[in-house]
This record gives sequence, C-alpha cells and structure tokens, in this order.
Amino acid sequence: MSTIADVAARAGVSKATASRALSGRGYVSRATRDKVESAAQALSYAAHSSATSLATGRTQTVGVIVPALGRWFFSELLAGAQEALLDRGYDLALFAVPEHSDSRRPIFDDVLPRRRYDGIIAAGIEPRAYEMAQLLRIRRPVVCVGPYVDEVNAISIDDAAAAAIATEHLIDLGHTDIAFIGGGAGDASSFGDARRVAGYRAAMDAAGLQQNVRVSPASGTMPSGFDAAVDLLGNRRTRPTAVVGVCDEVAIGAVIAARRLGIAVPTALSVIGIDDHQHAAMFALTTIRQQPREQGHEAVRMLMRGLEDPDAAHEHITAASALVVRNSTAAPR
Amino acid sequence: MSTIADVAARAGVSKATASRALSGRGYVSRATRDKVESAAQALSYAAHSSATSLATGRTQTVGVIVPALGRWFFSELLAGAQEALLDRGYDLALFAVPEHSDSRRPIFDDVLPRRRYDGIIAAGIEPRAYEMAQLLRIRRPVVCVGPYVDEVNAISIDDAAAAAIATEHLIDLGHTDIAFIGGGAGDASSFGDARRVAGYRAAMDAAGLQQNVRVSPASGTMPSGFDAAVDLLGNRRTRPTAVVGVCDEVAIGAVIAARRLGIAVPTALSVIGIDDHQHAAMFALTTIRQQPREQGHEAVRMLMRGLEDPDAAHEHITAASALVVRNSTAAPR
DNA sequence: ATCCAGTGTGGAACCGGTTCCCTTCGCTGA
DNA sequence: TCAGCGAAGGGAACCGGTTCCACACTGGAT
Repeated sequence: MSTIADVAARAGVSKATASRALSGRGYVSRATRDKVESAAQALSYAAHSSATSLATGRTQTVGVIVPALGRWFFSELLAGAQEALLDRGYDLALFAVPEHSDSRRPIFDDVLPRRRYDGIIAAGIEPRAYEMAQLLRIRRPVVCVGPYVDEVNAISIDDAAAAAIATEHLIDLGHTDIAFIGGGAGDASSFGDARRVAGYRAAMDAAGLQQNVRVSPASGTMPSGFDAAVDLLGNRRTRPTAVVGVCDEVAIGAVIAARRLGIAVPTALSVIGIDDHQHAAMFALTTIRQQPREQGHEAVRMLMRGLEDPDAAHEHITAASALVVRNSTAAPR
Repeated sequence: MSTIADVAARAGVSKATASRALSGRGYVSRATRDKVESAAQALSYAAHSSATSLATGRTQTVGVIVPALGRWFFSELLAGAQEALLDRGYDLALFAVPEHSDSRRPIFDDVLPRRRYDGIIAAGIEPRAYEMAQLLRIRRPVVCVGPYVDEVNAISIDDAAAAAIATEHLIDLGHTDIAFIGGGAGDASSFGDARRVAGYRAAMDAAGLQQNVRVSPASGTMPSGFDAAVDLLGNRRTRPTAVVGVCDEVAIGAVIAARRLGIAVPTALSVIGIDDHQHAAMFALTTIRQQPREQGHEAVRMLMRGLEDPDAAHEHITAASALVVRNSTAAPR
C-alpha cells in the first residue's frame, strides 16, 4: 500500500504539496497538480482514513441508532439516511438495538464517547432519558427522529395530529363506535405510539364520543395487530364498526383478522392505519402517509448543517403527513 | 477532551506506561496500573479511535453490504451481524445498496479501498463479478453470504436443496400440478432465487413431472407474489393444485391472493414457502426454515477467525434448513 | 561475588496524513 | 527602481495513540 510520501516522491514534490494537490486546498500550479494526480493514479493511492481523521479531527462517519430493523418505518429511515450519507461521502455506523436491551447502555456509555462519529442520528430515544444526556455530552451534532429536548435537532411527523386526522376521517364517515389498536405493549412499540393514542382520544373527546374510547394494546407488528384484532372483533355484540391502527402493520393485521372472521372490509368494518407502509396499497388500506425515507434524508441534511455551523440554532421539523383514502374505510351500515 | 498524555501526567508516569496500563499489554506493576486507571477515570479519558487505528492498523470496524433493508432475510442477517460485532467491540459500517444501483460501483472502487474496514461481510454479490475481484484486492478477510469464489469465506443454505425439499413435500402429498412463483424479476430478486428455481425443476424432473413445470416470475416481495398469484390462479381451468413460493413473502402474497379469489388454502390449493419469515406462523404457512440471524452471527465468527489467522483456509459453510409443516399444505382433492 | 532472567519504566520513533509558517519568485503599481 | 502582493512550494510540527529499545533494579542460581 502506498502512502502520500510515495506519491510525493514519484511526482518529485514534497508531502505538503502532494497533500494540497490531492485535496484541492491551498495554492498548487496546474502542472504540479497533474503530476501528483498521475503519480497517485499510477500507485493506485488511497488516503489512509485513520491518518486523515487524526489530522483533521473528522471521521467522515455518522452513527445511526435505531430500535429495530424489522419495522418498516425504521428500515426506510435507515435506507434514506444511508442514501444521503453515501452521497456526501460519509460512512454510516449502525446501532440497531432495542429500546430496553442490555446492550443499549454500553453504546451510550462507551461507544459514542470514543470520538468516532462526526454526528449522531438517533431514533427511538426515550424522551429526556439518561441517553439524551449522554448524547449531549459528546459535543457533536445530534438529530433525533421522534422525541427530543430543545438542545438537539429533531424531526418527526405530528403523531397526535395524524391519529386525530385518522379518527376524524372515520367520524366524518358516520362512525361512532371506533376502537384503537396499539400502544403500550413491549419493546417494538415506541414513544410515538403513545402520542398517537393521545391523538385518537382527543379526536373522540372533541366529537363527544369519549365514552366510546377503547384501546387494545399491540406492539406495532402485524401478528400483534392480528391477535389484538381477533380479540376485539371476536364478539359480534361488542364489535366496533371502525378501527384505527397505531401503524399500518397493525392495521393490516386487523384487516387480515377481519377477513379470517368473515367480517367484510369496508362494508362491515372500516380500518385505517398510519404510515402508508409498502404493503398498504395491496390491502387497499386507507392511511395517513408519512415518508420515513425522506425523513432520513432530512435528518442527514440537518446534521450536515450542524457540522458546518456548530452554533446554528437547533431545528425542530415537523415532517409531512397526509390522508390517503383507499378502500378499507366506508360509512357504517 | 483529555489525551493519554494528560492521563500519564496526572498519574506521574510516561505515555508509554499509561498506554501499557490501559491496554493491559506489557509489564506494569499493580500499583502503577491502579494510579493510571484512576487518573483515566478522573479525566473521563477515552482513547481517540483514529489515533489508535493509525498506530495499530486496526479500525475495529467491519463493512457490511446488503442489497435491501426491506427484505426480511437481509434485515435479520444484518441484525445478527450487528449483535455479534457489538459483542466483540466492532463497529458495523452499513452499505445498503441495491444490486444494480449506480451507487454500488463507487463503493467497491472508492470506499472499500480506503483501508477503513478490518473485514467485509457481503450479501447479494453477483457471483464472480467485478465486485468479487475488488473485494479480493483489499487484502482483508471477506465473508460472502450467498454465492462465492474459492478465495473467500462463504455461508448460505443450500438453496437448490431447500426448493427441492419443498417441492417433494407437495409431491409426497400427491400433487402433480405444482407451479413455482419467483425468480428472475428485477432488483429485489437475488442469485439464490435462481438456484431455488433450479431445485424446483430438479425435483419435478426426478418425479417425472417435467411437463408440468411452470414458473411465474416475481421479485421476492409480498405484493409481487400477490400479483403473480392472481395471474396464475385466475383461470380455474389452468390453476395448479399447489404452489411453491421462492420465499415466504411471495408465498404469503399467494395465500392472500388465493383468499381474495375465494380459493381455500389448503383444501383447494397448497402453498409452501422458503425462509420461515416472522409472519409465516400467522398465515399457518408450511415452509423451509432458515435462520438468517444465526447466519449473521456465523459470518462474524468466520470473519474474526480470518482476522486472527490471515492464512487460515477459507470456509464454505452450508447453513441449516428444515421443513416446518403448518397448515397451508394438504393432499389434493 | 557474578551472572542472568524477569520486571518495570521512560525516551523516542512511528503510523500517515494536514497545515502552519517561511522562503522564493514574478509581476504590478507607485 | 523598488515596495508590496499573490502564487507556489518546502520543512517541520502536529494529531494521539502504540511499541521498540535501552536501562535500572530485583532476586535466585552458580
């Protein structure tokens, strides 16, 4: 493996000049630049990244923390962050660790302080927890996806509003007996889930339907949505006419459960989700669309801004969401 | 931020001794070690990883390449690799890039040669392609998940055997009109898909059913399996009595399509998949189980072996797979 | 008493870049 | 004619660790 000294020697210049020629910083004549570049080419030189990092203080790496890879939202978010980072020549160091896992603590205590990352994108951080304090300690730009404290950048849809809009869509169609599936069950659920439950309650309250509020816990996965829906829909006397799923995975689980129970969707039961999951169209699911991949792009953009200007004010961005009407919701009979 | 020189000064020893005390290499007296450790504690010292990497030549980072994050197999594989690497104190640099994407080439040309990774785990590498040649150039241990050349480590289930076992299960039940869904369609499909098609053909041939071979292309996703199944099952006169899905996502898409068409599973149609996807149980899907998470662990183990002993012979491991009978397959009527 | 092996420690080189500071040179403008 | 400036390039310091090597000291064997 050749070093910059080899390149410099072959081009007949000093290390300093070779470095300037290759990085494009400082004064280098056209002729010298060409000589250095062809020498580098000939030796198939590639800068040793540890040496560059040590000298510049930049690692060109961003740490990304997600609580789960299997959930669509996080895998899309990750894909978006990956695309944006790759474009800018940054590496993505992945930490996929469930929220309450034992291996989560050491990441914040030992791994992040090692000055290995120029910045951190953190999804699934419990609000105002110990973890947030640790993130602030490392003095690097941080972008939270979801909850946040004022001292960091953040991006998220308005979860409460999304759930409220979903609920109001059902109310507008004439439903009054509307149940909510999801929230408060195990590791795969997130803080955002709690805000969605709150949005559902608020919409029910506003419509004077507070006595009809019903929440069936589920963890945010399709099987858990399926199980919760089987329970909820099993008794035809207590069955609601409409269901709001905390996310599309849960809503799809509910659609499948309804079919299995012989309940027609949307004629006998309306189901609405939140997310616009890749499978939503296949199930003709009405939903509130959000675009986690775009949120990943946006998170990277915010991080880069914080890198360029460490004193920039922190941004708190509300990502777009919108009702997408398909064929899983209709007026009650 | 404090350096090892600060720690050494506070403990009243030289940098060399402080380094030895903290790393545990070389001779250091018990008393000195304690002094250095409490100094490090007091200054909340953490070694600068770029400096360590430059000095040792090890980055403590492994690059992992996957073609897609949304497919269950790869997200499980990634989760497994992450767990195993975190345990060993390694970082995971993620490259999630579709097989035929434009951003794929630069990764092999520019990113990998930068000597940033101690090793590479590559899934979704086209066999014997340019990419494999580039992987060999960087002189670091490589583990391929899926196809390989002799010069690298590799791990995979026997895809052909898995598809053959699935097909034979249907033949044993008495089916003769067995179609295959999947293979040869777009980016989300993989080389392994081709070998599964071959396994299906081989099993059909061996049973003298070669004239009944039918392959409907699909890309490995649930919606694509759904669409292909709707086409295949739409005409009741040409409908097969059993279907092999290239993977569980496709098979589940087929189960949903059958329900939508009013075809009872398993009485009127048997469906079998390959993978044992997290949703397989919910659909009572008979399948061939493989455990990509374990394969991720195993890949890391192989990589670490290559790191410890660069001259070790390359391993080619066939991962376990086994028939799991649930309730989506039955004898034909 | 002498030799030697095993411990313990410090100085300095080294890993491979980047960048500060200084010198030189050619040209412009007063 | 000469001060002054910008361009070009070299030497050396520096980033923060690890490790080689030299040296000092101890205690046991000869």
